[in-house]
Amino acid sequence: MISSLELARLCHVSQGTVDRALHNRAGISARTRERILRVATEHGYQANPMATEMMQGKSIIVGGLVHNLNSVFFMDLFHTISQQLIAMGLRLHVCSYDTPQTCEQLVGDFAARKSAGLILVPPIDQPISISAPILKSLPVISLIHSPGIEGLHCVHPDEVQTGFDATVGLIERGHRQILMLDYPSYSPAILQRAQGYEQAMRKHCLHTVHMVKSDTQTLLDTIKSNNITAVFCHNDWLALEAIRQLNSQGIKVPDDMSVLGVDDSPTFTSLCDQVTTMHYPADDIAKHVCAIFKDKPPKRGIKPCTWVNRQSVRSI
Amino acid sequence: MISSLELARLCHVSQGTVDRALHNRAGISARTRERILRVATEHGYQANPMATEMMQGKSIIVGGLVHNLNSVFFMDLFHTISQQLIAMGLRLHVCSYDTPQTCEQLVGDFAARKSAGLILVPPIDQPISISAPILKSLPVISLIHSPGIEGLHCVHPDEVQTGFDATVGLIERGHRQILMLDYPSYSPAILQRAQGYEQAMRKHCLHTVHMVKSDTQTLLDTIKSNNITAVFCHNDWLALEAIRQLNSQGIKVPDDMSVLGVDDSPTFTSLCDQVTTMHYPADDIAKHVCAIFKDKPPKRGIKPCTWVNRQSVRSI
DNA sequence: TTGTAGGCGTTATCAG
DNA sequence: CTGATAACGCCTACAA
Repeated sequence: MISSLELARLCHVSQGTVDRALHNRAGISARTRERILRVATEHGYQANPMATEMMQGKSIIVGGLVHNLNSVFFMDLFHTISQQLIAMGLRLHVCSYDTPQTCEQLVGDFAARKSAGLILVPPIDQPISISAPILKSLPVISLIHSPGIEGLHCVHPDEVQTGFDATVGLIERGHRQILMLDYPSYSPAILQRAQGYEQAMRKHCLHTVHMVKSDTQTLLDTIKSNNITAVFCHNDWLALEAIRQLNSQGIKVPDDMSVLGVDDSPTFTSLCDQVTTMHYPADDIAKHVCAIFKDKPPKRGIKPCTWVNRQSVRSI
Repeated sequence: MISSLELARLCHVSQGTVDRALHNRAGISARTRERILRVATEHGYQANPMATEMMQGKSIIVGGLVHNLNSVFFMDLFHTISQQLIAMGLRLHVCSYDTPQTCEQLVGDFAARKSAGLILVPPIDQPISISAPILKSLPVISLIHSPGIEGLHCVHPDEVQTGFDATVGLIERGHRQILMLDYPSYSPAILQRAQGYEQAMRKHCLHTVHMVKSDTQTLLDTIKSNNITAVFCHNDWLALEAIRQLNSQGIKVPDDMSVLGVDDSPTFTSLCDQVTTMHYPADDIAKHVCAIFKDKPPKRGIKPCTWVNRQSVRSI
């Protein structure tokens, strides 16, 4: 943990010469360079990135902000993004927050550090505000639909289409009584998927049945009184929970009931690879995020979620 | 995103005076202070923490390193730790890694930035090496048992005891044929819980049956051929998976089979609050981690995991 | 009460 | 080829 100045003194040269050696720059004799590099590795020299970043007025750190309870799905997404950012020489540092206030504070913190950018999963139910100077000074990206903030880049698939395509997929497989199951929240992503479901059902002149996560009995009652044959769940976790609830009452999936989720994230599939789902285009999202950091406006929209056949939906 | 020097110029004073105003230090007239503070807020001035940190040779950032697939449980733990670190004026920045090499590189990166410390979830199956100078220059903590690295602080409950207590809990509830279900891995945490299970079973002269996560049929075969009445799972996710597998074959939990997990992390219980489990002492772990950062060696060990009654285990 | 100087570790530029 | 100097933004110490 030696500094470049100390390294220079150890080699009886100036800091400038050390710099030339370390960065393979011209204007230094091979002999001097080798000597310096040898001493550098001997002492395990590593440049302090903070000093470099302060010089250049720009950090290579990208802040990732996520609400603690949202972390399951988004950590996978963050990991995919992180990989691609590393390839660009950037580093993703993820912080979790409790309240919108904490979130805003962390945004300010990263901005003050002259971060390369920010990737947010904003709080649901309660919007945050980001000051105009911050939005101007670094790219700020939201991974979910966040209307009302000028200059915020939103990177996510068309969630209305996700709901629509999912529902159409079930209809094409012969289902007519389809239940939509999601969470009690005003999160845009949730509302929009439900909207897509309703559009698809209406287009096929079918009756919509909508409910939020609930106890086993409520689920059963809703299913029975509507002759439901398929449940479209907001995400895979909810689908798994529904499957568990159904199974606990002797209803087999997919024999007696089809269940469809959304996400297909690696962590979930590593825990359970049985749920038929709409694959969330994480790679494409990462690409778009990187494009924004490269200041190259993406030429096309985000790919839609796509149907993945597993074992929890059957055709009837 | 104005600097303190620019702020000084705007107020027609020196940087020193600005500093006195911002830090409520003595030696400044109330009038000047107010004027400076007004201009500061007008321009949304925020000190660049990097500059401060470089001055002091110490950053307030604590690095959190976790393997991408481990993230589900550890993100909750990181969040708890993060809360307490914030109370100490520190910030936890979590990075995910793929390979041990990436992990080591990130360790070097945080060390070069003069981080306040590092909290690792090291790779399983393959140990990493951390250079002695790094271990000397900042506190490095592992959240799982990581033998063989001198100077590394390991902060986790006694996992042998976890396995032991879990098994004894099942035995006390009348179970005799108990299956241990975990993952195919040499991770110390996994091995130690299995060890505790075996110790408890031997102590009660019971026959041990051990299997790793597998397909439904294999699970069923193992259960039938050993007259199993309870399954002790390495964690709640695995417990949920087992419950799903059992339910899908008409075996009801806990009526026909008891299932016990470990973790009781908020994210899991928010998705499913039915699994009887061994509560992982996240708060106590966070306390010990903070004690290390305060350089106050913790006076006692980590609290053990404790039984939490839910709905997946019954007495027979 | 206020201004000035120096240093943290790096890099870019200019002079030798 | 190499050394000296300034700059990034902040803070402490000392001088006026």
